[in-house]
Amino acid sequence: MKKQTQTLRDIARETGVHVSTVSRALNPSNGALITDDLVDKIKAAAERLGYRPNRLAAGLRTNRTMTVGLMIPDITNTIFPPILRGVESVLEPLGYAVIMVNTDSLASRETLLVDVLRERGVDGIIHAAVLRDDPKIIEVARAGTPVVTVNRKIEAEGIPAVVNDDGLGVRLVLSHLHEQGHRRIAHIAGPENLSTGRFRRKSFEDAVARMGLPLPPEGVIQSARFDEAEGWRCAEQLLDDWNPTAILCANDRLALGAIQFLKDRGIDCPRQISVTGYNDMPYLDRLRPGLTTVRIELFGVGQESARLLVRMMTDPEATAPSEMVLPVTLIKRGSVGPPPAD
Amino acid sequence: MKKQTQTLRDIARETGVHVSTVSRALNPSNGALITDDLVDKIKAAAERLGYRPNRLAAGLRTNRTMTVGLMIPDITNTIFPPILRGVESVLEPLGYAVIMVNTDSLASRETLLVDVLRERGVDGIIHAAVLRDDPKIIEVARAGTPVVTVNRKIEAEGIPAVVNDDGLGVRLVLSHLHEQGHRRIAHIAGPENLSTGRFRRKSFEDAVARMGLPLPPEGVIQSARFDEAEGWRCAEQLLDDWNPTAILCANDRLALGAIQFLKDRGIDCPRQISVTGYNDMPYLDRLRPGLTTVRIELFGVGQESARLLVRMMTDPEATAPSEMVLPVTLIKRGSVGPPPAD
DNA sequence: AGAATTGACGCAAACGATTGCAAGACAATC
DNA sequence: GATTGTCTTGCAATCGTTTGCGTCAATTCT
Repeated sequence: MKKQTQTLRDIARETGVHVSTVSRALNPSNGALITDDLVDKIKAAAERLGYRPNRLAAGLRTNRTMTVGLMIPDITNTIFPPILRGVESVLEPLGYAVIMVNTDSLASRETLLVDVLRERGVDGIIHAAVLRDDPKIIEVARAGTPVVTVNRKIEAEGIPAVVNDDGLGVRLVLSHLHEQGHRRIAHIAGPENLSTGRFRRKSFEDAVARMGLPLPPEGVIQSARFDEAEGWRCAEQLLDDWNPTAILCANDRLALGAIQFLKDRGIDCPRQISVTGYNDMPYLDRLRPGLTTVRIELFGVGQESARLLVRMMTDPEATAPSEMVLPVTLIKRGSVGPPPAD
Repeated sequence: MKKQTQTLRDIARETGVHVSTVSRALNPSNGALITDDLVDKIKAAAERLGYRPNRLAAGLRTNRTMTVGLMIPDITNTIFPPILRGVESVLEPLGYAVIMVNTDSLASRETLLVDVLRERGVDGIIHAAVLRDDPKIIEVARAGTPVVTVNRKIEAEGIPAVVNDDGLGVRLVLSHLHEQGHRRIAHIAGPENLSTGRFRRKSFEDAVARMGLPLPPEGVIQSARFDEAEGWRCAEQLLDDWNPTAILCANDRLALGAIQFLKDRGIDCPRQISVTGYNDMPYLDRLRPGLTTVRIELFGVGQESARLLVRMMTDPEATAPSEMVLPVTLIKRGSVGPPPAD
């Protein structure tokens, strides 16, 4: 039976040269000169034996494993798979593999998982987690591991960030609602400990103020999680305390919950109250009413963050842009209409 | 500035013992006896220095990296994230990390990615790819790497499989349609080169025959991909050639496409034609009509396959069950009704 | 033609952990 | 008191690659 895996030594024996020569012949990048026909001979032998380099051994020696870590809150959340594919689409052709971990937005898991990645010697980390304060990742970045964050910026730490233009997204929705005639616009905000929740809320409040719209404290409800149940609960509380004609939700799932609440109460959306989401999850167009929302660049975010990381990994001296913001687009569907005549 | 990473040697120097002693103190599992207070002292030093083992080095020596590979067609497909979480839920507490790769159901990528995984020394592979003939994975399994497949069995190769009971699922749908009074039931089959497509088709044809229902050749349309566009196309072809009262689709996306076609043609579902899906994708209950479908155990499939793999990795001699089939449940929603009186 | 330069390859030391074996300390046995 | 045995720890090889340096032959220069 064939040996489990072939090594450089096997090729060396086969071709009658030293293993270092084989190594150099197979990696022209290290600048060593090996005669062309010897290179051919060695490559042929490698091919014939089915040689596959042992990256553990190489990584041990070089401190580069051609592996990167990707930290996300939860792959089950529909926005993350496209990001992952985007990351993979640039990393894989370059020979990198990615180890993905789900943090569930828990600080404890986050610190744990950072170690899981570092023990495996990842060359860099793409950090798509959304926790506002993440102790460990900053430490890792300081220690020299390339890190790029997506969808959140870590304040004043020099960690590059790839983000969608949330400020613009919120303004687009708001203008759309305003054009339709809405004046009392409420907000169901995302969890306070998540950067997206926080930032969209601030964008909303700023924009509303600038537009001169009324916004009593009851006009913004804080959700505890980005899910439908919370959307339902927040919508209920909102209508108990105020009488908005439109609800701008911090993400699609909250919006779905809110719409469900309206339906359960017999309130027509959009005829009586308009609702908007954020993210443009798949299949939203098939719902009734279709959800007006903001489409964010997911695949693109993944790609850009990976490109940035590659730059940092291959040239540690290069100064990476500290922030990269990607465009968003408003998607108009049925959940927004003019407010009731009243 | 602190050194990048601490090694066994650093702890050894710190505590005045040999590195082998440190290694043994930190891994009680290898059976060596070290005095308790020395162990405490070493552990304290390790803690103090923030020691993290270098799994590359350990893996090089032991041939175990505590890393497993997960091969799936496309994480963007909603059925895979829950599987991944299931896998992770059992693997991560045991100290394993998972490298995930997307094959896009391409044989070429599959062989490529198997190598990506093996170069990194994965201890085992969970193969959730659905290609019917996969040359490379069999070779890998033969070479001694533990492999378990999910959602497909590789015939007569001794590779354990974790599957959902597709036969049962198809029969459940069929009985439901039959009870509602349907007799002319058509099938939009999944791609022929994917095992799920193939198997569900066979299950459908067998069950229909056993129930004594009519099934002309035009009653089964072969799709080329598991997507909405194909569902639309196949539905069109189906209605051109036959006049079924119900369409059983091989998965939800095909069903969504089919329903869309009916809608575009002004044909009412379910009043004129009933449609069923398979998989129970998220948010299907929010559509109009809600899609009657089969719910399969995704998280459970992930868990079971991971458990199986762990058994194989830790005890290579143990004979693993060759097949593990998980239950499915019929989910009744609005897309099925009695056939028109006609 | 002899010296200096270059080119092509071999040698051996790393990288950090694991582990069979040897060795020393100490207690128990005859 | 010498011998045997048990416990604990040290020694050194090993996993597969990479890479600085040395060496030898072939080439070029004076």
